[in-house]
Amino acid sequence: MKIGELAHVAQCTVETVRYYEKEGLLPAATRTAGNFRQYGPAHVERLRFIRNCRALDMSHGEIRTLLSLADQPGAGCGAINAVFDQHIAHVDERIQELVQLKAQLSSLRKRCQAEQAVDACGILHGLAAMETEAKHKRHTHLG
Amino acid sequence: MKIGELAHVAQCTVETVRYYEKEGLLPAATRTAGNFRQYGPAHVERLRFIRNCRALDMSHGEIRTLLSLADQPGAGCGAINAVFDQHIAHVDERIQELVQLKAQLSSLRKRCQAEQAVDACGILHGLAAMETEAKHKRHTHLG
DNA sequence: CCACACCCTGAAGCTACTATAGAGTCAATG
DNA sequence: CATTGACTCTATAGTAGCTTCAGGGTGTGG
Ligand SMILES: [Zn+2]
Ligand SMILES: [Zn+2]
Ligand SMILES: [Zn+2]
Ligand SMILES: [Zn+2]
Repeated sequence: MKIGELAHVAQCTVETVRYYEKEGLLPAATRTAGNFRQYGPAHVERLRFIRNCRALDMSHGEIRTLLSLADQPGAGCGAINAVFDQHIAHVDERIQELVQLKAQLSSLRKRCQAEQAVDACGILHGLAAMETEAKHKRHTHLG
Repeated sequence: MKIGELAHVAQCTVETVRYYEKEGLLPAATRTAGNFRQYGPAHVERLRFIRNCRALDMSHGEIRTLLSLADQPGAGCGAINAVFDQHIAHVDERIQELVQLKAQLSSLRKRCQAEQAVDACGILHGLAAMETEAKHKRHTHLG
């Protein structure tokens, strides 16, 4: 199959497929006489795997690790489980951050119940009066 | 004050300050004879405002809008409240997404309770068997 | 033979910074 | 007065995960 069909079955764009090849996530395809990429079932499987991981917001690094672990079928799956657990922790951490953020936002929001002049807007005043704090380093790849 | 001091009081780096100037979030400073940027209290206030907004994960677009609205002190603050509400919605939406994601991840995680051979790892099989779905457009700027 | 759908490469754009390199400024010290 | 060291300047490239574009080539139906 050609790249368009592969992209279609994996629900992504041809540009994404080419990008994954360049990044080394997807092995390079063989080429036809006209220099078109030619894919088989193994590519479909791998690309679908990658897209599924991406749908779970895993990073390319995490996916790369999973793929290379999966390519050693004899080994134990402990490392796989570990990567997975770490990623769950990433999601968890980001949820915590966002919940905190939402609380902060909601409390600010209460400061302006009815529309008024900009000068008097409690939200604006609240934003100006906030304690400016140093950016804390992000431990996860989830923005 | 010079850029280093400004960065210090606003808890960010000098590179970030210069970046904000280039992006038009922070107005250009006057320069000393030696071409150093020279800042006053208005810059401090504005930069702190920007950093506080960023601490709430607002996008530069949102901040730009807030700043330009704040620069019309006579007008009503309805538009400000609206931007704010939209951003709260962004956070909310992302939280929902991540909570769903976590549920999916947890259910996958259950498929491999004890370490075993990679071939048999339920997580790997689960990832391969997932319904590959088209990427849904993100309505928020929160990754 | 031509239109049209598909494919190719390489480079730039997106967000919000961060990190260099290489050079200039300035206050304090010897 | 010369030098050191902390600070500043510009310009450029890198980060993640793509998307978009420009400028071509390939292949099929009429
Ligand atoms: Zn992760
Ligand atoms: Zn208001
Ligand atoms: Zn927002
Ligand atoms: Zn396992």
